[in-house]
Amino acid sequence: MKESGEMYLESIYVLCSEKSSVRSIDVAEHMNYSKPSVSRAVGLLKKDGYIEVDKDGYITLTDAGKNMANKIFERHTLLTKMLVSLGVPKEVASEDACRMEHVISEETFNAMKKHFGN
Amino acid sequence: MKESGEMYLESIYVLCSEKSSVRSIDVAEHMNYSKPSVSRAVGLLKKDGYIEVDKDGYITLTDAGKNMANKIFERHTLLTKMLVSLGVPKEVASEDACRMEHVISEETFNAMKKHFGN
DNA sequence: ATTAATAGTTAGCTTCCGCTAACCTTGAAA
DNA sequence: TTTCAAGGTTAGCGGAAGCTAACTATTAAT
Repeated sequence: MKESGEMYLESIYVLCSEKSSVRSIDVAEHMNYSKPSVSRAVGLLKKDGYIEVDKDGYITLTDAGKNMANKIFERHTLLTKMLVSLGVPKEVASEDACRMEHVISEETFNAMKKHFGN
Repeated sequence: MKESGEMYLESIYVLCSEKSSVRSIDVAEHMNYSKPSVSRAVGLLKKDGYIEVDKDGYITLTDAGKNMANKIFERHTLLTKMLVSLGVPKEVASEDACRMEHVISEETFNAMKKHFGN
């Protein structure tokens, strides 16, 4: 799973928790990407078994997709929390977390959880 | 300055502090990259005014290069320190720091410095 | 003087991941 | 019924950054 794939997956995850149905167009608007970019990415996520797309274009996460998205989102949440608790403004913290979430190891994640997690 | 450029610059910086002279070949060995990859990267860093390369291929950092490299190295050091102080093994901490150092904002860096810096 | 190793460059391939332009379907509105 | 908007796909461009193969140039050894 590449960083860009993780971003798409996370977006789908967030959109799924916000609205009852999610299509490529929603992802495109959410990420501010073009339809073709999303079309390709969605095709890859589907090919790799992270999402399913029905005949009307509605996207759902598979179990693998949920696991992965959850993992990324957890990282995002924890990183944001950590940065905020260090005094970084929420907005900036979230942006930084968004970039950091893809590059930290399991070990670092666990260590952060121990100190800043619930 | 792209992430890959930062990596090359940081390597040059580290090598400069370790040995009296630095050439492309040293960078290639240090980063485990091919000579052509380094050749191109060095050309770009030179074009952008971060390094100078003399007729024998010896590389030196310009003031701009030193500033930039220093900034990145400071981030690396601080991030490693922070992670280690959270209980991450030094080796892993350094690897993670190496990826995080390119994506954190000034604000996050300063906040971390306040809590984990000297 | 010839040979061989070292360092660097050139050409060109590959993958990733954005983009635009243009096209196909489908369903609702005029 | 024709028309048009919405959603999605296809084709193909462009830049970044890695690679190999093969060349050049310089230096050192036989």
